Amino acid sequence: MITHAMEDYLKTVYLLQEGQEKVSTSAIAQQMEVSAASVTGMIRKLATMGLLNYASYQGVELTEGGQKIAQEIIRHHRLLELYLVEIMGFTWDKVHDEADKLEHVISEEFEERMSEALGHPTTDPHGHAIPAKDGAIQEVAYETLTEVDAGNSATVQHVNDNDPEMLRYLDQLGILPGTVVHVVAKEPFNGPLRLRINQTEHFVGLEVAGNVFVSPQTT
Amino acid sequence: MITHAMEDYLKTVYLLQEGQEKVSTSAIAQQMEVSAASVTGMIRKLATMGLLNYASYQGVELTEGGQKIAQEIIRHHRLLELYLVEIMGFTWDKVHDEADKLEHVISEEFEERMSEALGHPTTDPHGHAIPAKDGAIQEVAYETLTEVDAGNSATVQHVNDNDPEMLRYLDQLGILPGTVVHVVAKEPFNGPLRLRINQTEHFVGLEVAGNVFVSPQTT
DNA sequence: TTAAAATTTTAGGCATGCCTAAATCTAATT
DNA sequence: AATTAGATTTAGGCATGCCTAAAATTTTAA
Repeated sequence: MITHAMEDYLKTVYLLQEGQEKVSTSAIAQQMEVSAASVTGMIRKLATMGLLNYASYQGVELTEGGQKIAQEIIRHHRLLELYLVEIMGFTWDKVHDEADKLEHVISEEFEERMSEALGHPTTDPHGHAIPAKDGAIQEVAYETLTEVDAGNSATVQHVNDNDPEMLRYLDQLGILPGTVVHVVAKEPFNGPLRLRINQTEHFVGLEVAGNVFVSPQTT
Repeated sequence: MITHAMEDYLKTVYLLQEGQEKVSTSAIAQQMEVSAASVTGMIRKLATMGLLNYASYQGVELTEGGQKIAQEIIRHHRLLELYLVEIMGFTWDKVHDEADKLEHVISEEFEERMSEALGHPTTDPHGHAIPAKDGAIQEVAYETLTEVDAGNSATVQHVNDNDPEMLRYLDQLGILPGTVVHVVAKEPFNGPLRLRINQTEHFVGLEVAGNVFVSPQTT
């Protein structure tokens, strides 16, 4: 029996796994805001269930079975986010928390009807890929805005979705998936970035810029 | 802190309370499919929280606070059922289980947006009244089809919503809220009812008829 | 290379919400 | 009024999922 908590762990490991192959106990603990001890306990249970591979002190890696469940939950989450925005009229800063609760509870039929209503979409409102019903995500590891050199432009691919206040701020600035951002300059000593977005200049701090993922300008 | 389990108990007590004033431990246990001992335990907790009044062996009665929570959950449930049918295209036999899970999880905003999308409706697909955002339900205690005398007609008001198979059967027969049913005859020895529905005659057993709630013909 | 720092695991505890079995109370019958 | 059947509560237990504190292991750095 897969519980909601287990689903949350699998999802978290899956998302942390992007790029790296092994995920540490503390990384999971930090992401989920639980103690490391709790993570160890749950990891051991998931390992005996065959959903992830685990050797003491060595970190964790999902098995195929674990990945499948994680993908399913992530598909739920991202379809929900898009459905809430597109069909129900939520603003994009509110949908993450709502989807976090609903993702564990909806049926396959609910999932399917959302997907249909949305025309079987492939990206959520924050620019994240929606896994296909069976397939994996081919989430590309984009660079963040902080890594773009002054004088260059970049296209926003996705933004971190779990801080509503930051999302409202980004919305104000016009930083949405697809937006082209020109980095005019970078102030020294970890100072703000000077950006031109839709003909307007803004100064944006590094914390925000580090949560905006971009690719070299595509348009 | 109100847990999902507590919400389920409050909802159950509220619905059982219609008509009677005191609800017994065993009635709750039967309805929720848990042991009577479990009900006692939860009842005591809810009593200390001030959500219901309770004296040992004497049954249970919701306080105003308890009623308010129950109404909120029932409002969620019935709005969800209608939303699933009207907006998402579910069939009416599938929505009860889905709503049972979602009702504990959706936000106030989700509730409000559903209500808006549906034009602030007052009845769910099975004919049950949807409580207003603050107000109570004025659920009338209708009689069942088994109580209608042969030769009389009645209008279906609502049907029991928690048995999907029965709902599919009722759908086949054309027994929906609003349908006019004529009781042609009642076979003896607890035999089936002979009904005329939309010019067609059907023989329907007492178990089904006992779950169809009607009022004297209104059209 | 060895000691200190950081990470991870183990041990013991707690709340929730369910269970069964046994004890207790209420109500009905005689 | 006593017996008895039925309903209810108490007692003890179990799984889940979290916690803190202490012990063990790994990593880092002197």
